[in-house]
Amino acid sequence: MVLINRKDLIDLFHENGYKVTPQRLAIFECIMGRRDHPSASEIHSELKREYPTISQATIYNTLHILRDIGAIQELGFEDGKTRFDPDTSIHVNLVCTACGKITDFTDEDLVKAWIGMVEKTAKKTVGQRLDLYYKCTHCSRMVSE
Amino acid sequence: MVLINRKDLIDLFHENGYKVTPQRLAIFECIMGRRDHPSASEIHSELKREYPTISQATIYNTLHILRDIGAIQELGFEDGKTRFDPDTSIHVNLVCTACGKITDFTDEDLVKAWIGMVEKTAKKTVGQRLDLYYKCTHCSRMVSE
DNA sequence: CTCCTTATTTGTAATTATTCTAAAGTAATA
DNA sequence: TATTACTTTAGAATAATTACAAATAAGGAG
Repeated sequence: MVLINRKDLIDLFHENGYKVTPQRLAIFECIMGRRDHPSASEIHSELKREYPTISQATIYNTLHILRDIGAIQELGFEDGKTRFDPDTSIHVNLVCTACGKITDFTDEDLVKAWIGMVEKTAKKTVGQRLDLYYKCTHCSRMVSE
Repeated sequence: MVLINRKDLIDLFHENGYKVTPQRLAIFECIMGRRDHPSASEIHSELKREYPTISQATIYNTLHILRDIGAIQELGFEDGKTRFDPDTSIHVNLVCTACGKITDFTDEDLVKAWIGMVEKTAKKTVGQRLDLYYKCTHCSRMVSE
């Protein structure tokens, strides 16, 4: 699990020539604070309480910057929504195909095999995404009832 | 590499209570025929030559059915587009982050580690997605020039 | 083979996530 | 503190996907 703290984030912004604004910090801390890989609109809804005038454009702009500087991982889904994960390390996203709940999972053997595979491809990696799709116990119950 | 042939697909449709139509077969064969994980609109454009009146709704409807019966894998991306892979086995999608080109890659050790990881999670898997993001040689050249 | 029922296709409108734009605001530097 | 460029904002524009109702066709019964 690789999670960036506030100070490192501020440094990252400066290193990359971006200014530090309260909105940018709040957006990152929103993603860090919740463990559920929120979408842009979920982040917007949550932050409107603290910043009533925060706009969608700021949310999207900041999310793209955070992705570009490697502070978060962006996960596009088939429902058209994109969700954001503050853990940029090699890990598995356990995704319930019914309710959409996402849980992170790390497995050392898999990480080793992944790194080995990357070496075999001889590619300069800029990121990865490992999803496991399943039905969570709650959603399995729903169907069988 | 798990690729379904035409006869198996027809059986799959019948087993799942779906009718077999020329459009459905053509859409599947379009995805099978090209090796580039096309998007819905790319499939639509290609098939309009053979079926000038084919509608977007049919494309989307069929793609969702193909996904539901396990004939294809659906890959949502951050740019809002969804692309379709006729290989539903455990394999890596090598994705160029600049031009979007996708190449499939299979690594036996990684497959073993993945299966082991799935057992550890004790989840009933319904699918998976393994993406490796990189810049292809062509796009790397573009940047350095 | 023909008819009938029902699923499917079609064309278009509606929806929704994301991007664009230009004016107003603010972080960072001197 | 003043300046300047970057950032935020609000709202319009864009583009992928979905919804809908009428027309069409697959597949089973006779």
